[in-house]
This record gives sequence, C-alpha cells and structure tokens, in this order.
Amino acid sequence: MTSPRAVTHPAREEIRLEEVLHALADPVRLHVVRQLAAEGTEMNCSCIDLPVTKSTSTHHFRVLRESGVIRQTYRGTAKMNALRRDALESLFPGLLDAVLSAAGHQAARDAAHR
Amino acid sequence: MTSPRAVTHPAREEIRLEEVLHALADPVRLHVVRQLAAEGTEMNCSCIDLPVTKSTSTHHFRVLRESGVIRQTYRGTAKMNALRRDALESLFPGLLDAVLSAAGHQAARDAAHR
DNA sequence: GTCGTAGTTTGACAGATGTCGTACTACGAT
DNA sequence: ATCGTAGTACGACATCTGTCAAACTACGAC
Repeated sequence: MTSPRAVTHPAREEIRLEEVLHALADPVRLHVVRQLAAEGTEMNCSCIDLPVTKSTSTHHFRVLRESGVIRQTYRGTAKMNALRRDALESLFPGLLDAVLSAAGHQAARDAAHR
Repeated sequence: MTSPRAVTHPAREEIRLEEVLHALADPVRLHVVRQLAAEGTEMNCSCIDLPVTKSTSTHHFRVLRESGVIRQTYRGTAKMNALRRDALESLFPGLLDAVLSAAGHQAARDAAHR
C-alpha cells in the first residue's frame, strides 16, 4: 500500500523530449528551473516564490515532475524539489545547460535594455 | 504597399526563448526542424511530408516562423523553409544543436527498443 | 486566357492549459 | 488533542492548441 504522500515520477527511460520542452516552455516553470539550478540543491516549494497562487504552483510543479525535469520528495510537511540533472544529462546531453544558459542570456538582455 | 505574398518574421531581438521551446515541443514541428537540419539547405513545405493535412501544415510552419525558428520565403509557388541557425545561435548558443542532438538520441532509442 | 499546383484562410471542434478560489489533508509543534 | 503551516484536490473558467474540411489565392506552364 502506498503511503498517503507518495509521489510518482517517470522512470528515466520514460522521459520524452517533447514533454521536457513543453515543461520548460512556460515562463513560470522556467523560472522555477532556473532557481533550482542556481541553488544547486533541492528547495522546498514555498521558498521559490512565484507570481501565482498556491494551487497554480502545485500544478506547475506537477508538470515539471511528470515530465521528468524535477524530483519531488517530502521532508516533513515541506516538499523538496530537485532538478533531475543526471537523468536529463544522460538522455539529452547538454540540453538542460543550453536551456539554462539561453534563459540567462535572455534575462540579461531583458535587464540591460528597457 | 506589401506584395500579396509578403511574409513577416520576428526580428532577431524579438525572438523569445519560451516561444522557441514551445515551437519545438510539438512532435510535428520537431520533425520539421529535424528534417531542415538534416538537409542543411532550405526546403519547400511539401517536400517535408507530414502526417497531417495541408492546413495543419500551414499552421505548424507559421508557429515555427513566428517563434523565429525558421525563415520562409517564396520561390515561385513554392514556399521555402530554412532554419534561422545564425539568429538562434547568437541568441541562445548551443540550444538548437542540443535539441537536435537530443531528438536524435531519442529517435535512436525509440528505434532500438521496441 | 485556362489549368494545375502549392499553399492560405476561415470556421469549426474537441481537448489541453493556466489560472483562480474554496475546501481539504498530512504533518510538526505546542 | 489542537492548531498552524505546507501543499493537494476539485471545480470552474477563459484561452490556447492541434486538427480537419472547404473555399480561396497566387503563381507557373500550357
């Protein structure tokens, strides 16, 4: 029997490129991923503050988890989030870093001009 | 006055990462991009055969163009499509290649196991 | 001109998506 | 046992998306 707070993740081989790209294509989710990458360690949901309500956050974190981009685990009442760097790197070498670097460049451009 | 067959593209600086990722997240469009990359040169719409009707093709090519992934130009009645490699590379270095390589790996895996 | 070919436009439609508010659940602290 | 906190579930909603069919437009060839 599964514990009341079980969380299911796709196996490494089940991760699909299209779903990963779709997950990363949303501004809110891309922001989450950038923060996770910047921290390097896992973070709980609420320490990543987002311009949306709690229920919308839950939705975005689920999309990220189900697409294989993050791994979520409970630590008491907090739900910790971590990038699945190893899985993504072995499946799609260089992809995550390319997206993160692209997002960084774009953010810099946005900040610089305007 | 614009010619009857004018095509508008986003300027380089207007290309947004989120839109590019969204454009690449669709299987049909990813397939188009992979073929364009494999050929290396521009191809007309109908020589890339897709499992959808003509009107759906038009839709996908427009999404790719408006997101800045491809450039379209008329050559007689044919509409030629080319990847905007230079623009993408300067904005998001390594991104397109990472996605293409990821798509290649996934295709190889799909072909191998089943 | 007339015709065929390549692609567009429009309208329709079912399904997905992002968002919210409210009610709920699980856990730790007291 | 009670309470507060972190997050979930559910239902609602407007919008977006991928798809098609049918009618249309622009161009080259004849």
